[in-house]
Amino acid sequence: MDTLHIYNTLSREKEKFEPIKEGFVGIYVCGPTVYGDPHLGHAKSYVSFDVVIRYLRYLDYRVRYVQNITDVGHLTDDADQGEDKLEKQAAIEKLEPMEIAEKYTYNYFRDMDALGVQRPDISPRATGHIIEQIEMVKKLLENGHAYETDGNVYFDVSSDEDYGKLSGRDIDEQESGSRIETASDKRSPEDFALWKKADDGHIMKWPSPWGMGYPGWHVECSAMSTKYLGEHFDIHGGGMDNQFPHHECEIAQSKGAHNKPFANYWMHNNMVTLEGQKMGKSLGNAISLHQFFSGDHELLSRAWDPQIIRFFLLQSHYRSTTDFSEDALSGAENGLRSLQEMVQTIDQADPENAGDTSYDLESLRSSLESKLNDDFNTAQAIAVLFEELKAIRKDINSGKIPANIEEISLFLHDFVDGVLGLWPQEEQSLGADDKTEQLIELLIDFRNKARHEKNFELSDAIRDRLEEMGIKLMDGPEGTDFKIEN
RNA sequence: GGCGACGUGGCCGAGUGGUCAGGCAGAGGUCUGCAAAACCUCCUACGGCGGUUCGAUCCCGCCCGUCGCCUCCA
Repeated sequence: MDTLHIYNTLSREKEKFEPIKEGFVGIYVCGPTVYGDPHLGHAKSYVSFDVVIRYLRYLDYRVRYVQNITDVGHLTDDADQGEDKLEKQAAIEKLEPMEIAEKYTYNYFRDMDALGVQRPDISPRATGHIIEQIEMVKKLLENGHAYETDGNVYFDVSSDEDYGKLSGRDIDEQESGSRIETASDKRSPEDFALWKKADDGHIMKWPSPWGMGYPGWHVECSAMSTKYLGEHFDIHGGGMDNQFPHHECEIAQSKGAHNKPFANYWMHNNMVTLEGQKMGKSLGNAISLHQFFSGDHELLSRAWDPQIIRFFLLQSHYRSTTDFSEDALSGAENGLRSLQEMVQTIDQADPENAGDTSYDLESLRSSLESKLNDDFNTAQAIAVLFEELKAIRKDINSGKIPANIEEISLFLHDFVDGVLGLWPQEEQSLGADDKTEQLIELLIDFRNKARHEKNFELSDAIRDRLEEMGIKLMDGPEGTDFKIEN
């Protein structure tokens, strides 16, 4: 595709992307509820949207990326009588709810940073926007979309004829399913809470026109997206599990409060599964990212570099489920290393020795762009990279460095680093400073001397001992090269 | 029960009405003192049964299986 197309959950089709304001994109993505460490499922979501943001910027859009931090308001079971998740975790850890929020917010960014996920431009906290949420509830009451009963305010779903459109639900049929328990003071079972009255035991509560209470689950995203992106903006994203009811409710609230369309494009990433089961905090089968990075989990045999996780996720499409296994991760690791070695070979090729023939960079560029233009198909873009970079490396290895090697290298920085975030990491991490390198060179010299004297016992011993230390020697026609591995 | 999605070679995973994904693993070969790397070649799959079609993995129907949402969740 020659222009960006995005699969829009609203229409169930890929649509040509046209921003509201030429050259600018406002995007909101549902962020985490900070009462536990982020896990692989969060990684899938935020790595996916990270590439979306990076690619939009690569296309020269000015992007404002807003992703909330939910530090209040989500409940453990039934919306009407549950316990705040943060409060519950606070009780377990014997901390203030806000300590829980801070702790897990830090952990969230720590792990996302490790994955190379660029930070949002704005990370608004729900508790920092209580006033905005109250204002929104007021507007909904004024507009006749909500009603108050004894300190609780509910959204009147029957007042919104589009309710159910995003998730493809028919409200009338929903009722017959009747797994929804009707709270005594709701007019209709599918009405959802905008503001809840807090009982005495509730710690996180605020004064409001309806008495002491706390916001319902969905208002925060409507209030904060409106505040930072406007009443009508371009893209709203999140996990598929939030499609209903969360996003449906957001749409109903925002449209009801402003009498305007809300987000134009709705993007939903699919789930990560573990042995075929959805990985989720509440299911207790989630492996946290920190556990991946440290290897400290009974299902893991070793630690996994964050970049491997990132590459693993980008090898599948964001709208497909990703089934996790260590075998798959291990395959991803080898693939990533091989891709990065190609990138490095190209990046380090000496332009001084370039030949007369140019590589068709425009063709590579347009081919990669066409893959990402097709609803961010990172899996195909990566396949193109493998094929094309292999061809370039082949030329370099056979001494035919393309004349435009510098442009190729610049482009790879833009794309492999800038868009995919998969640039090879610095090798110095092991401490390969100048002295170390000189020592390795010295050993290589001695080893090659031994080889010339056909003393292979000694030369192989040097090679083996170095390999034990993670230093790999490779004999080529131009001499011996070495590589330091973790 | 309602709504939705998926089922691709040893593994992961794109995609398409008629050549080819790609990666990992594996096999053979070139090169090399050996090894590694690199390069070449091979492994040619689309849950089952029908239908549409000159032709279907891709379209339609049914069946089987798996999963998601309908409750907080990325």
